[in-house]
Amino acid sequence: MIKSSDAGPSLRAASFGPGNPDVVRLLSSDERAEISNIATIVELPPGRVVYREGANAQAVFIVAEGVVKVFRDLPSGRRRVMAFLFADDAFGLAQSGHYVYSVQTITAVQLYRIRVATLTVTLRNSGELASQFLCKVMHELRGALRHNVILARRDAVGRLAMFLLMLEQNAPRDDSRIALPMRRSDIANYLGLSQESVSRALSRLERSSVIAFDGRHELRVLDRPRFERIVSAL
Amino acid sequence: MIKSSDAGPSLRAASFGPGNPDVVRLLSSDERAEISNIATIVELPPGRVVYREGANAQAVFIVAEGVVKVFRDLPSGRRRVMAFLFADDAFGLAQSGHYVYSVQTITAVQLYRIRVATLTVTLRNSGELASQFLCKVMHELRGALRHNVILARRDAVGRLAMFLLMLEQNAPRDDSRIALPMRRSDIANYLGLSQESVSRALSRLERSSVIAFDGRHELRVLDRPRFERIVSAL
DNA sequence: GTGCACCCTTGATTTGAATCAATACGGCGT
DNA sequence: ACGCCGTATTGATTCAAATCAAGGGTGCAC
Repeated sequence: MIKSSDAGPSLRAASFGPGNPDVVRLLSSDERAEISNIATIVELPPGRVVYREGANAQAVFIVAEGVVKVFRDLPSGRRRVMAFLFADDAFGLAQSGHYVYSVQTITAVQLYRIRVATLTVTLRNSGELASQFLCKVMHELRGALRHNVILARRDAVGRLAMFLLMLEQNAPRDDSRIALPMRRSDIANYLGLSQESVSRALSRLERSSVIAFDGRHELRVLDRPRFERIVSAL
Repeated sequence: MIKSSDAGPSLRAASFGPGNPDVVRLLSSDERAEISNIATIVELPPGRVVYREGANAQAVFIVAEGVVKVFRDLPSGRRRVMAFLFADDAFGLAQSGHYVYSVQTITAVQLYRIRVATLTVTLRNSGELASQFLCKVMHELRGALRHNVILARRDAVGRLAMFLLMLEQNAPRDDSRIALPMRRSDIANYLGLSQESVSRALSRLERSSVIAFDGRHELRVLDRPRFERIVSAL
């Protein structure tokens, strides 16, 4: 549900100026309206491919609702998951004529779809708007760097803990639970681990009462201090 | 002095529209002149800290000449190197009031220094210029994603090979040599390996005649096909 | 030239995740 | 309720990189 004051797409990011330490939703109502004018809304069920790597890049997307994964399949059959994207995240932008990665929905999603040509013109005409997108891409860059930090850790449990923290921050909920909508294998491909190691790491976290599962795709952190300690045990 | 067509900073990146598959230098002469007006030039010797993580972000930098590393020190004393930057790369942009990472020179460098406040205004006033910076940040995002792919590999030799290929592409030279200006420990911290593993992997590449060293900080690829095969053995 | 500090390489052992393999769970259709 | 299939967990073994530890090289200061 989107309230009218929230109509149109927004972008989650931190601005670079001082005084805005936190992640905020960029774009003024006017800007949202402007983007709305050039966007169409797309609804997709879970597991649907939005586009494939190598396809002509015709549109850029902003997530309104739901979760998608960005990935690439390697010759060996392995798959690298580069990112999970949530509401107010953008994708399809980081290419040059063709999409570099494939994107598939995990949950049911609602997307804003904007033609690249249109967006390009709009951004060139508005330094204000282009600056906001700049912020957003920088935010995604920070996310990728954070992903790097996760990948550079060598302990599976630590990687999992950082991943859970990331989920919590990116897709906050009213109850203090964390949703794990993706499959274990997606998590494994994101963290650079085998599926079995993901399972084992989660089991260990559960057995040591740091987290507790509520079904396979939902959990909560029981022992926050210990959790934080694992996250920052670098 | 400097020919006007070459004056001022430029940015290496791939544009997102079709027809421009390759990495190009963005910014027209006019745009370079405009940036030059708001930039000062800084020269630094090797090993100098440009700024530290957490410091107030007052300026953005563009590398004119030389190599710098972007890194973060962890409580444990470990260090994560997030990136090596070369001519026409920008840094200091991906923050929110404070710098998120530290930056240190590896070789002697020449930098363009631009005050954040000034740049912000300039970008807001020119959608054209902001779009170019958007391209550049997207380029850096792609670089970070590529780094992710490297980190997700589990074999040390494969990571090294990808790293060497990256160096070759980012800092091309007339002779077909690759410069390794950074220390082994920097490479290790970038690749998520121990210093010893980097040494061993390089030794193995040399022993199997895939590469040959010309001193410790310069090498060339002897067996290109085998090299490529190692790189893409994913 | 000598000594020293720092960086790099090499060797022996340990450790933790990948892999191979089998079993358990959960959702869904009938 | 039952059986089925994709997904998830658990166990045994293997393997590669980290770690621990010891030398070797290089450049710089004196």
